[in-house]
This record gives sequence, C-alpha cells and structure tokens, in this order.
Amino acid sequence: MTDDEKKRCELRAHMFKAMGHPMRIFILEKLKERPRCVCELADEIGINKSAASKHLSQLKEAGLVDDEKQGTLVEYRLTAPCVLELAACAETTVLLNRKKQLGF
Amino acid sequence: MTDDEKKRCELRAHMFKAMGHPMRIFILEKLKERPRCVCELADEIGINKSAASKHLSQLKEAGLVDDEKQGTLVEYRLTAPCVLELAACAETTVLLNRKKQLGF
DNA sequence: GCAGTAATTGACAAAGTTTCCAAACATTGC
DNA sequence: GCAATGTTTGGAAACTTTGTCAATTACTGC
Repeated sequence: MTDDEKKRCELRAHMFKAMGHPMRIFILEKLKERPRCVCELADEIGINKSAASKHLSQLKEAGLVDDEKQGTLVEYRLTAPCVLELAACAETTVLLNRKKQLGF
Repeated sequence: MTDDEKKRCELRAHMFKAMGHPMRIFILEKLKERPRCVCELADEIGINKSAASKHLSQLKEAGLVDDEKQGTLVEYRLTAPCVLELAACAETTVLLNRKKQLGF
C-alpha cells in the first residue's frame, strides 16, 4: 500500500465515516430539501442543539455541508446533493441482501 | 422522525459506516479488480489475517461483499461494484473542498 | 450596555471500535 | 488419522465516538 493509496483511502473513508451515523444521514436528507439552521434541525430530529452542532461540524469537516451566517443563525446546506443519490443507488443493489436477511 | 425514517437511516448509515475505514476502502478497491481470499488481501494490505478477516466480515454484514468457500480458501467478492463509483463521484465534488484546505 | 436567542466549545462518562495475540476450526493431501 | 494451510473467534488493551451538561461566544433589539 503506497503513500498515495493510503492518502486516497483515508480521504474517502473519512467522508464515508461522516455518513456512518443515522442522525447524520437524516440531517443530510433534511438539508437536501432546503438549507436549515442548527436549532431547526435539532427540533426536527429530536436531539439537543449541542449534539446537532457537533454532527454538523463533522459533516462540514468531511466536505459534505457548508455553512453561512445569517445574522444570529447559521444556515447549513448540502454541498453536493449527489451524495444522497449514492445512498439510494446502494439501496437498490447492496442493501437488498441485508433487507432480505432482516425480513423487510 | 418516524419509525420508517429511523430504520432507513440506520440501514444506510450502517453501510456507510462499513466504508468508513481506510483499510476497508482499500479492500473494496482490491476486490473490485478481482475476487481474493483473506490471506492474499492481508498480504497486499500489510495487516494480519485476523484483522483482515474481521474487516471482511464487517463488509459482508453490511452487504458490500459476498464470500464463497473454495476448498481451503474463502474467496470474497464485491457484490455491487457501483459502490466504489460513489467514492469517485464524491471525489470530484465533495472532496474538492477538503483537498484545497489540506493543500493537495 | 443588557437581556435574549442561537451556536459552539470543553469536560466527562458510557459505549463502541480497532488491534493484536492465541486458540479453535475447517479443509486438503499425505 | 496427522500435519499443513487458511480462516474465524474470543479476550484484553488502546483508542475513538457519542451524548449531556455547563460555560462561552456572537449577534439582535431594546
């Protein structure tokens, strides 16, 4: 495993890791509809603001969302809506196996 | 967040979580070329067999790979090569932000 | 400036992950 | 059956992630 390969894998893994939590998937789905501020997301998801803020900064760090100050609020938006289409694509192929096993 | 939403998000997060480790990304890339057994992967990646086996069973549990016994070997293969195209797609859109920040 | 609302940060405990090692298991060829 | 090879499993140690609470910062309107 060369240095380049290592770097590439780390970069990609980092992004997927950020998507590896149900709350963060839900946040991404909400942000796909329209931009939202932290408190709105926290309300919709049913977690406290500090947890929501931490999830959002992870997503931002991974390059999945972007933020912009709007006065007293901070609005978050999806940088690349395509990332969620991945999930849908995966659903139809990869997840079929699991779904069957889990009896969906 | 309804029960259905919760289930969907958990299922998807679970898959992404499995992809959220550099070694597992590398394993998926190797398996995209052709099926491989545990020991071959362990050698190529430079980790011990037990670690490789555990990573593989995580990937299998997530529905990303499949295995088949070939006598004394267990051959693993990618179930849906499309999942790695996700990574490439992500690279061109999402990761541009991070790359700039990290000085690539 | 002060009070109020929004967001972030730090400290901490609890839970989960990764790694390594050794032991156990399965299959093949002798 | 036995040795050799390939794979999986279990346990311990190190590390990371998550959620909660309290403290802090940033902006707005009075």
